[in-house]
Amino acid sequence: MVLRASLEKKEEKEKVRAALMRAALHLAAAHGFAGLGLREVAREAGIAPTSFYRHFADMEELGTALIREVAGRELRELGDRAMARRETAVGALVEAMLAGVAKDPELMRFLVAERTGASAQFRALLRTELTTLARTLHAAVDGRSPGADRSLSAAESAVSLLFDAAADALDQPKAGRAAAQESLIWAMTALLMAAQGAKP
Amino acid sequence: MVLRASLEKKEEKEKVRAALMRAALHLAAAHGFAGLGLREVAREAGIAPTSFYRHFADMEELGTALIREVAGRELRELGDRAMARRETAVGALVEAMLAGVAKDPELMRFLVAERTGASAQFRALLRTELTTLARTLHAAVDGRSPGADRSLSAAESAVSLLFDAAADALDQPKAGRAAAQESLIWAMTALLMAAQGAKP
DNA sequence: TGTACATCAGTGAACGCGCGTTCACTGATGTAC
DNA sequence: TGTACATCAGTGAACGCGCGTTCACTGATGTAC
Repeated sequence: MVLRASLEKKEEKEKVRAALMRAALHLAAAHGFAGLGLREVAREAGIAPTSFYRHFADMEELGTALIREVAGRELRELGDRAMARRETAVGALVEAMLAGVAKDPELMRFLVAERTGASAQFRALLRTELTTLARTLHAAVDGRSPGADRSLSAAESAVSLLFDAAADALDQPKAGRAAAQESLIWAMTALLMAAQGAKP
Repeated sequence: MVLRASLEKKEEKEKVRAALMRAALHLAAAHGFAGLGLREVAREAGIAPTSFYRHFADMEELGTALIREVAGRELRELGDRAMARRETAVGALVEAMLAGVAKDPELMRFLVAERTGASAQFRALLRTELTTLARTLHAAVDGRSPGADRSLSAAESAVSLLFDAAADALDQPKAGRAAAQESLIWAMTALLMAAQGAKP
């Protein structure tokens, strides 16, 4: 019996799988993920429609993989950036977010769209990821009182503002983003500071 | 030459048109607006597929009408509620919003989805509407200094939080919404107050 | 080392289906005079 | 008032098209011994 496929073979398959996910992100930026067809994605990835099934059972499974793998990694990186500069965590997070928008707009479009999109499953998966990010921000900004309810809900609101700002940035020419960035940092900081001031 | 159709005939047509828009909202709540088909919507509205063209050139035109007419009316009402209780404008706005979620979840789902959805045109139309709402909130909360930049951008952030909260509410059982409502009012108020405090 | 067998990603043909759109028509209603 | 004509929402038939999915097959690669 064959117990393990060769490493090389596995890597080849992984490349095609990644190409499918990237193709889906690319096309979703134009028509939205819900409007994508399996054949359309396979075509963009350069494989036959029937080969799609070697990687995913259907488009929903591909979307789930996109959130768990691609989006999950990106969001964890965002949290790491904030934690790495605890004294300026908000600024670091905002910078990392806007850098992400510039570097991979297709992924960011997918994220902000599916966060409030048509698929309840995608919404639930993304909510989990964003809650994690909010907790990280909360810890970075205020590690000393981990149980403060208001402070955590303020961090969640701050993350909401972060994603709405990303959505705005995606629709704006790069030139106009500087003022928005300053406003965003101000608003997120104001929320987090007010929550600390409101502590018992 | 016929200059005006009779009032009765016009009203009949208006009813079918409204039925088409309502059918689209109903179906979009499940599959998303981008996933809707013209035949599907016509079927739900109880007319033949070809009759659709008597009212809209295509689905995009129907979506535009939904935003301009149905959503526009709802958002203007939200602003009116806030203006009517200027001393508690934020609370009034939040209450009106959550009442809207309970009364017409299909419309609210459409709003929060298309605000960051796949159609650039829908996003642009909704951004205009939300900017208007932010200006109304700004005027209600702080009519005395109409030129304060920070105060206006704080109002815009507050409106962002309002819509994100609506999106959350749509995915929550009604029972769990009370705590979220309190947090939302706190966060919006904190933003608006901080902006006033930060004024030169 | 050689040989027989197992695995599995990729494929092309084929299917039935629902889609968007066109077209010419119907019939109710309104207008002209 | 009666009659001839115009308007227009609604319709069913028909079209070509791309879709998701199944199936049996290929061929490269790995494994057993």
